[in-house]
Amino acid sequence: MPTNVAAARLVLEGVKAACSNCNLRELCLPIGIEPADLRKLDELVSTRRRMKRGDYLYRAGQGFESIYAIRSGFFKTDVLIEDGRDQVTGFQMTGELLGLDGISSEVHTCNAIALEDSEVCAIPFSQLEGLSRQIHTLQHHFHKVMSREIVRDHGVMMLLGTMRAEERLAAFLLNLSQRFKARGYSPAEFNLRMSRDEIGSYLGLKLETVSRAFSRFQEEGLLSVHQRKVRILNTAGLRRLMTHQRSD
Amino acid sequence: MPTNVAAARLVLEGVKAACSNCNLRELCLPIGIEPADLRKLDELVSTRRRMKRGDYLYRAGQGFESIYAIRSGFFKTDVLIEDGRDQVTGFQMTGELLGLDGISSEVHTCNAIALEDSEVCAIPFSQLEGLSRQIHTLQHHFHKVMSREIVRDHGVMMLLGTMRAEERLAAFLLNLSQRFKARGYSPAEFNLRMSRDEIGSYLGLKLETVSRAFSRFQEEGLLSVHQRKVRILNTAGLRRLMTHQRSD
DNA sequence: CCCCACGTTTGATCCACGTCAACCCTGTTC
DNA sequence: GAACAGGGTTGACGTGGATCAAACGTGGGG
Repeated sequence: MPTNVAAARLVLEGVKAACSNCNLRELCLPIGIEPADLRKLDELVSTRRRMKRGDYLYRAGQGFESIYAIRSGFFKTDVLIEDGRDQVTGFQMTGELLGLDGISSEVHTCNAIALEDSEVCAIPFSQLEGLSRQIHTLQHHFHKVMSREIVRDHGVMMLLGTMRAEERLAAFLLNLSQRFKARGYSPAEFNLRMSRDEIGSYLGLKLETVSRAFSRFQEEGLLSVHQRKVRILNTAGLRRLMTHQRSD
Repeated sequence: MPTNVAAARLVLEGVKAACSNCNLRELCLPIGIEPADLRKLDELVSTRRRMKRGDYLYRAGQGFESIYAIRSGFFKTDVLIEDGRDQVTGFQMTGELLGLDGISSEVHTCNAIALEDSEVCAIPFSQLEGLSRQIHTLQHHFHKVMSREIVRDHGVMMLLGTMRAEERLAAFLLNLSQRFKARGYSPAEFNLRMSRDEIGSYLGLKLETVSRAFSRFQEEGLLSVHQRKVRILNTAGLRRLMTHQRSD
């Protein structure tokens, strides 16, 4: 585990939040921002919040004030309706933003829950709007992030609307893999932070179906699974499976 | 292939658009903008584009430059992947914005197709960013619109992930009804602009299933359907059906 | 007016996934 | 180290919606 360079760097960081010396700035909001402007951003992103596994970052119905950048850790967001149904709408990892759903009505519309001990930077939204009126690149980057979220959601709609169980799981794993890779972790071997049930909720499947799909992938030599430890053995095979031709 | 697109561009005639005297400004971007600022917006939203049923407003892969406000008409957006599968990601009507997905990568990620003769206002995006740096309320309103799109997508994910066929159709019809109502049309009686197949694609169902659900609703006296003409007879009943308790 | 094309409806059958239930792991508590 | 809890796996069976197929409008064109 100390093989993990990114994690090791995190531990060396001071407590004071500062985008200017955050090693995530290539992934997070400050992308492409001038050093001078970065200092202004530092003032804005002044509070960090440490959270334990299971803690709620915010809840549906709560007033919206800030968006959050994940400095370390892993989250899920979910929506639930009166009759008890719920749906995991996303899993978020280091460098990603949480809370964008709250802008529309000044109220959070989903729950955000830490799936492991985590740390986030709170970014007061009205101040972010203020600063992005001054800093062109910040404004544009923020718009890109929101748009990317919309595109991502369309991908999930595609998945839920047209794919079968194994295709969904393959797509999910490849997506995770690619995001770990982008953060300097192994794309082939990683620990799932979520339960079979949570994966199922995200993919529109029951946990038994998720479990069976995992077993099947293992039988076919596409990956090995032990509990939440996954090692991808055949990326191409997974990709092929995901894009498998249907009998149209 | 660009026959449609080229044709549509030709129609990009110099019809003078003007938000300030557009009767949609309560629904569209200019919400809550001062008269003085509204004039600046007028300059920005200078080109209208007239489209016929079936025309593409933009295609996946095309470069992104503008977002579009629907002045009149009805659109669908869809994504498709290599293996032939496609998914309708949304239906858009008067006053709604199209093209937000393109911001993230400067390229449109879906197709936008007119489902009836329509007219849109093109809004060059870089200019919109410029103006929203000057006009707070425009900036904030734009952020709200993007956020609302994200919330809407979460609703669709919920629908696709947890609801059964009849619940999905009920949710879909109630949503349409409510949007027609917001535009001053009858919430109880309207014409569907899309085929059973397109509804099915949006709801993650086959057209036969959509058709059967319509028939069932009619048998139960919830609505009457003739072709694409729908009249809702029992809104409460539909709502009850949508939120029906599952055997948990 | 008839014909053709295309979207829609309806019926019969099939199958992927849900449901229910038993059992198994692994980690934790006393 | 026995007992327990919570997640995960596996099997047997049921079912909602897909698939296949046929017939039915409706509207446009000759």
